[in-house]
Amino acid sequence: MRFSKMLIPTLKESPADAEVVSHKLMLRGGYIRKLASGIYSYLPLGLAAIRKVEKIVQEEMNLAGAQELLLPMVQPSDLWKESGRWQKYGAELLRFTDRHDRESCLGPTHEEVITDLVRKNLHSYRDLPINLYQIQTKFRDEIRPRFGLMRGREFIMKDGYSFDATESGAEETYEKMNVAYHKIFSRCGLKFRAVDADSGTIGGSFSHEFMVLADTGEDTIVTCRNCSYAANMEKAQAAISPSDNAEMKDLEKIETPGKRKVVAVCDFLNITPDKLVKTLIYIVDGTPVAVLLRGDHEVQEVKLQNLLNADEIRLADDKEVFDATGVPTGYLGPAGLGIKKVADQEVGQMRNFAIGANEKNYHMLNANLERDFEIDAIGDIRTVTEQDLCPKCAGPLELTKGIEVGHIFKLGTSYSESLKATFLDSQGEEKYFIMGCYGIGVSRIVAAAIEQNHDKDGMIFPMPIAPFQVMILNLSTKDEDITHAAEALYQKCLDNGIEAIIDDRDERPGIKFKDADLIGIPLRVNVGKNFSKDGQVEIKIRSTGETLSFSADDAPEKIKKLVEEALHIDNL
RNA sequence: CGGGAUGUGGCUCAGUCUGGUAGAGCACAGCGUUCGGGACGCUGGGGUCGGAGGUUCGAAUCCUCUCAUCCCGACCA
Repeated sequence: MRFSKMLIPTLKESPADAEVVSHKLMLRGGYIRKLASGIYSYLPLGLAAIRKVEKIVQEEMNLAGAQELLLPMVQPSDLWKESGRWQKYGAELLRFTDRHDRESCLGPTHEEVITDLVRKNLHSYRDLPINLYQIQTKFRDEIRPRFGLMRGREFIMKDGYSFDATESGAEETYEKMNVAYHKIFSRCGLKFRAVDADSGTIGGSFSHEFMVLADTGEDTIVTCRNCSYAANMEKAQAAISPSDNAEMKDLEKIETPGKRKVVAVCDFLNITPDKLVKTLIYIVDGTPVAVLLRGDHEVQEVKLQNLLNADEIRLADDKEVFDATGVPTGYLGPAGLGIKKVADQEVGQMRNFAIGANEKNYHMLNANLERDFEIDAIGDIRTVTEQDLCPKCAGPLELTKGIEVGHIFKLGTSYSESLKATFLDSQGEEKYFIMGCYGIGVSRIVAAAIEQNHDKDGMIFPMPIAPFQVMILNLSTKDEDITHAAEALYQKCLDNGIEAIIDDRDERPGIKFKDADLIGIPLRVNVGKNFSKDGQVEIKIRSTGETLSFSADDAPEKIKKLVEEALHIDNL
């Protein structure tokens, strides 16, 4: 392609509404333009990068036995009502009615449509397993879109769905996708971790998120510095503390005037927060539940929700607490509290701890589980911190920020049951399809790659997903020899199957250098005054800044070699 | 949805407090000089200040409503 003919509107300054680096650089480099909040146009360069990612995704998915199709974006409400998600999904689902007053929505995901397709067309175990995917624009009416392509309302996603006849088959399919995903993100040149993710009420470890490591990520992931343990914050566990075997002392009521917060109470009682159990009240599907935690721990609401098998939980406000317990917040304790109680497993390890006395201005010392109060459920319901130890090897844990670019999930039969999607097994028995779903944020990958690869001058694309592999700069369009050499080199590259763009604009060299750095094409070739002097051109490697000189004749071969090397390195 | 902020040529921003009919840099067009890290000079085109209403002799500036965008939080396949 010719720069002079291509729509590449670069900017010297970042538009004021861009916050993160990928957003700024994609706007400045002429990759994208915003149309409305969370809705972007992909310009030629942006689309070229997206197409590269799509191609890698398609190759690996096909290799893993999946087949591509394309499902409708506009979907009738009937299907969503049948699955129950017309109610459940909430405002993120953009709904509208057509001219015949039929309710419809824009597809945020396609479990309903694919399940409908399969239930209508596949009826036998002989047809299984089958794995279908599409690459398509999705629309989710996010409450708060932000950071450009990182969280748009409209975005490009690869979503795949598998249907198996048996549990073991479904697990095999899941593992195939796991392998394919590792290859896809590696091939995209991304540094990433696959982490255990919350799999909701289904349970088991059949959900993994693929997180690109970057400070601007919106998710937190927990990794072990020693072993391979890695998990999403909502799922991450910590090694459990050894149980305290101290002898139980006598329960003692003590006045703690005005001391409500954990820190204040502990200071007053001269104990550390890990010797206190705090009592929080949650409203769980409409009923108050007491949640017990060690003083220095915090609730992980997703874990709590899973433990209680609840649809909706939220922290109660002061009034709801008083209505439920008759005690003002700050003095709540489990002993004698007449509502359902759940405790974090760490509470079970403690002895002789402090609790609220359920009376204003009083706490209790030397409380003990079972002797002084009973609980209805116990489990891991707290948030892991960097002070905790790895649940697998007891090594030190690290919290890092990540961008979720992929998520694989073993769905089981939840959708096939709600949509009554069945097949006949070899015994002639009617069975529900066992499903899995597998998503990749294609447009988000491009943003994540830039978050991970940039410098003060601009983007630094990994070779496999760069819009072009090499950019040739004609540094003097007025000089016939230089122009001739640059054009010849460009043509030679194209002939050799190298994806090349030539900057043939009638601009000064400085502008071309700046734009080239900004746009981030991995290889750049300068054809300018050194060519006039001694027939040399320079190949500059964007990532390292290294510059190599070659005669114009040798350059194409060298470029080809560099491109292939870069593709291979990134293939590991 | 709660909190905060911003809307002035294509972009970045000044002017708003202390009303007097709009400015800079970049970008754009023409000419000339330049030409290896976003050149310089001259000339020129382009905005009625997010929108509506109001106060006033007079509103970018004051008031009311409204729309949009961004940030923090809550929420989130």
